Amino acid sequence: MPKHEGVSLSVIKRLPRYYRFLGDLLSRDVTRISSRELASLMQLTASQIRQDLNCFGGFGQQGYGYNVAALHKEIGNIMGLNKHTPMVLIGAGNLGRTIARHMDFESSGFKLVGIFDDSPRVIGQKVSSLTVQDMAGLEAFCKEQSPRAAILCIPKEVAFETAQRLMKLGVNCFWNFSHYDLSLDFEGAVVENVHLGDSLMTLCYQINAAYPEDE
Amino acid sequence: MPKHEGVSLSVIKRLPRYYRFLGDLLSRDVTRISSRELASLMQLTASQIRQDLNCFGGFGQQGYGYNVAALHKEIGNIMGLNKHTPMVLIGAGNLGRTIARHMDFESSGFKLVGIFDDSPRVIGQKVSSLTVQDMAGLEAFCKEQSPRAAILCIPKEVAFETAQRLMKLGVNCFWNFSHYDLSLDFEGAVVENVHLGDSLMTLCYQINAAYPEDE
DNA sequence: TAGATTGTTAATCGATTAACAATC
DNA sequence: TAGATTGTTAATCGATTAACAATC
Repeated sequence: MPKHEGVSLSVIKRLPRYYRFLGDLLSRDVTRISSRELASLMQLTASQIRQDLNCFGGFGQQGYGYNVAALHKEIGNIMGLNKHTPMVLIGAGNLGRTIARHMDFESSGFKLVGIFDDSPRVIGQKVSSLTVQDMAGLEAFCKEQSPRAAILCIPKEVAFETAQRLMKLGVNCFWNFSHYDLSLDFEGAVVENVHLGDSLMTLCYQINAAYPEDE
Repeated sequence: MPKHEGVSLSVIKRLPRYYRFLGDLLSRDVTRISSRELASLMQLTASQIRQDLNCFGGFGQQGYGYNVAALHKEIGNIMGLNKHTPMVLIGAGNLGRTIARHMDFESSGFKLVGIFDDSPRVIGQKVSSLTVQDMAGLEAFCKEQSPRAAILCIPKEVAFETAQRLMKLGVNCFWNFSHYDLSLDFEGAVVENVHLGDSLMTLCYQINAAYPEDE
């Protein structure tokens, strides 16, 4: 693999979107595409696409463009989607169970290997081929299975301590749905925050900005 | 309200986070805070905070800083969280039902007034005080209740046509969870996309970037 | 070869940071 | 008044866009 060091966050955040669009083209049997065509499809500039891709390597061919299948695969490799990083879900409430059922972990570089909660109401329930386990058994489980990543679907009040407990067990990559900015406290952790509440408020702002009249 | 026109998207995206941090401070009975203190808390620069806030007005006081309660309320007003824009949920599968139950619409500027699906398996089910209705009744419902916004928890294949159908009914603000970039096709619509799959892939990338050794 | 389109360098634009005068 | 901290202007930095030589 070529060097990916120091690629800017804005480029990284665009990778999944490139991957999605290329996947779509692929399923519609498009074999080649130029940066100009892809740009018009994705509402970007051709320059930006070429700049972005060249952070990782020269995947195109002058006078031809890009091979859709090859580029799709390359971007998948760059993101590491072919891996299966073992991942646990902490918190099997409504949101946790839905995430477990809804996401395609296998094609996103992960494998969901365990689900934990501390409420007797959900412990023992089956969620997408896994059984919800008692949080008390987390240490033993991690010793055996060595998960590297965790999904946090827990209240913000316990997010910090839970993350700390997981870090001690060698789990330092977090997909954080709790209403809490995990990244701030954890030097050395890899954190992706999903703040659904923030997203809804952003929508609210934009509606008001677009239609200020109706007070 | 003062002028918000032309505020950059990066500033807007930070507003909910400011609101969250100020809410936290408020709940811990902090009455005043300087841009420097808030900056260290949020891991921003004091300059950025003052710049951001001054897009909307001068909420601080020289030599004193900002009143936490007042600023919290101001930002809430700027985002329009005190409104109750009527909103419908389209798609009452796992994800849709969870979103309906999980989000605090009332304190985010919305009111969930209807839930729709086309599958007999979920029509008639109760979800958080609402009953899932048949998509066939969408037109009649919109005529009566005039929702302005919709949550789309539907497969990407039907996202476009569903959004189009809603636009015809006067619903042109979308909180889109479908695996599809709605914004691209709809001039005049207000769209906030939530791409959970993209987020998971971004985490995958960052894990690989941080720990490239373990192939 | 001629045409097309990339990879890459240079120019522009916008967002972040620094500085400081205004003022509470 | 003196000290602190804002609001705001100027400087810097980074990301996007434009341009073009390289090359398939």
